[in-house]
Amino acid sequence: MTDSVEGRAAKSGGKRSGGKRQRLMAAAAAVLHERGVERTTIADIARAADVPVGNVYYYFKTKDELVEAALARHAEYLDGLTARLDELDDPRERLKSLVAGWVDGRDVAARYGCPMGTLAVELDKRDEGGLDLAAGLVIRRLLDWVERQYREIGVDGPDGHALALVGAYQGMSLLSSALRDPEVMTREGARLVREIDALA
Amino acid sequence: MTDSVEGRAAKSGGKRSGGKRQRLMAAAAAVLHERGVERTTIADIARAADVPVGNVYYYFKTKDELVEAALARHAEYLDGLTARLDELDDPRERLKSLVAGWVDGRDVAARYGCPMGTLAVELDKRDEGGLDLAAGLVIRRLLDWVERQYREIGVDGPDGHALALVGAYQGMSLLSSALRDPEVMTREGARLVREIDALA
DNA sequence: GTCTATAGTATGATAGAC
DNA sequence: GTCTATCATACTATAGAC
Repeated sequence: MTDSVEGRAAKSGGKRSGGKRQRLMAAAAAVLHERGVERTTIADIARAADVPVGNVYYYFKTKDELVEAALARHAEYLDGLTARLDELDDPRERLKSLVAGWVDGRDVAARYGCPMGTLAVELDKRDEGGLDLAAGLVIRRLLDWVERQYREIGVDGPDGHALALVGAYQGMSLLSSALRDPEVMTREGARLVREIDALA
Repeated sequence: MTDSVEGRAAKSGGKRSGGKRQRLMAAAAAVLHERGVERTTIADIARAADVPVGNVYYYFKTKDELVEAALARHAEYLDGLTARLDELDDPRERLKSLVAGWVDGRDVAARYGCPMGTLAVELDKRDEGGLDLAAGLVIRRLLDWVERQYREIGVDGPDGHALALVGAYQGMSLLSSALRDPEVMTREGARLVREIDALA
C-alpha cells in the first residue's frame, strides 16, 4: 500500500542468489502493479530484475509464486509503515500520517491505482490456485491496524470507521486512475483529514 | 454500475443477426465482469452467448470490440438507471435510491466487484488501443449525475461530494470482494444513507 | 548456480466451404 | 449469414549443457 517508489528501481543487491531473489521480488511487485497480473509475462519481470529469463525458474517455480512474492513484499512494506506510524503518540496523528502517505503517492495512484487494491481486483476473479483470497488477507491487516487507532481514539464502531477510511482510499485510488487525475487523491485526502480532525 | 442481474441470463432474443449481436454483448458484459478482461477468451463469451466460436468474428472483428460493446452496455444501463431515478422528486431520495441499488447488488459485488470499477482497473493498466480511458468516461457520467443531485440539494462543493459518494461505492465494492463479505456493502451503504440524511 | 533451447499449450484471428 | 478448420503467435514451463 502506498508502495510508490522505493522498490521500483531495486537494481542494487549483491551477486549472491539472495540478491537475485530480492531483485526478482521487487521487480515482480513493480511490474505486476504497472501491467497487471495477466498481462505480465515472466520475461517482463526477468527484464526488470535484470535476470536472464530461464534463470527465473530457479528461484520461483511458477508465475503464481512470483505473484505470491509480490504480495509478501507489499505485506512487509505495510508492516514497516504501520510500525513507523506506531511511534507517533496520538492515534489521530497516525491516521493523518497514513492519509498523507496516500496523497504523496498520488501520481503513481493516478496512473496504476493502489498496488494492493488492483492486485486484489485481479486475484478476486480467480477461483482456484489459492491466491484468490491472498490479497484480502493483506488488506485485512491494514483494516485491523486502522481499527485499533479508532478504538484508541474512543469512537463508536471503530470497525465501521476503519472500513470507511480504507474504503475511501481504495475508492479514491480507483477514481484517480480511471480519470487519470492525481487531484482526486489530494481533494479526497483533505476531506479524510478533516473528518479525522472532527472526531470527538 | 450495479448491473448485477438483468443482463446475465440474456439467452432470449430472436434468430436474426440482431439477436446474436445482443446476446454477444450481454455475454461479454457478464463474462468480462466475472472472469476479467485478460482471463476471458473469445470462446468463453461465445459459449455464454450460445454462438459458435468462429461466428463471433462476424459481429466483432477483435476482442477489444467485444470489450467496447460491454462498456457500451454498462453505459446504457447506467443511463436507464439515472433516468428512472430522475423521476423521483427529491434529489436526496434519488441518491438514497442509488445507494439502495448498490446494496441490493451486494452478493455480486462481494464476488466480482463493481462491473465498471473492475473493468476500469484492468483497462487502466493499458497504454495503447485507446480503450485505456474508456471506462473512465462512463464513470465520469455517473459522477456528473451525482454532482447534479448535490447541486440541487444546495450543498457546498457538489463535485467533492460526488467524488466521495462514488468513491465510497468503488471502495466498498473492492473491499467487499477482497474480503468476500457482502455485509461490507450493507454497513457502508447504511452509513452513506445516514450521511445523505444529515445534509442540511 | 546459471543459462539456452525448446517442448507443449492456449489463444486471437483468418480462410474458405456451405 | 453461418460455421469448421487451421494458421500464427505468445507464453509457461522444463530438459539439460555448462
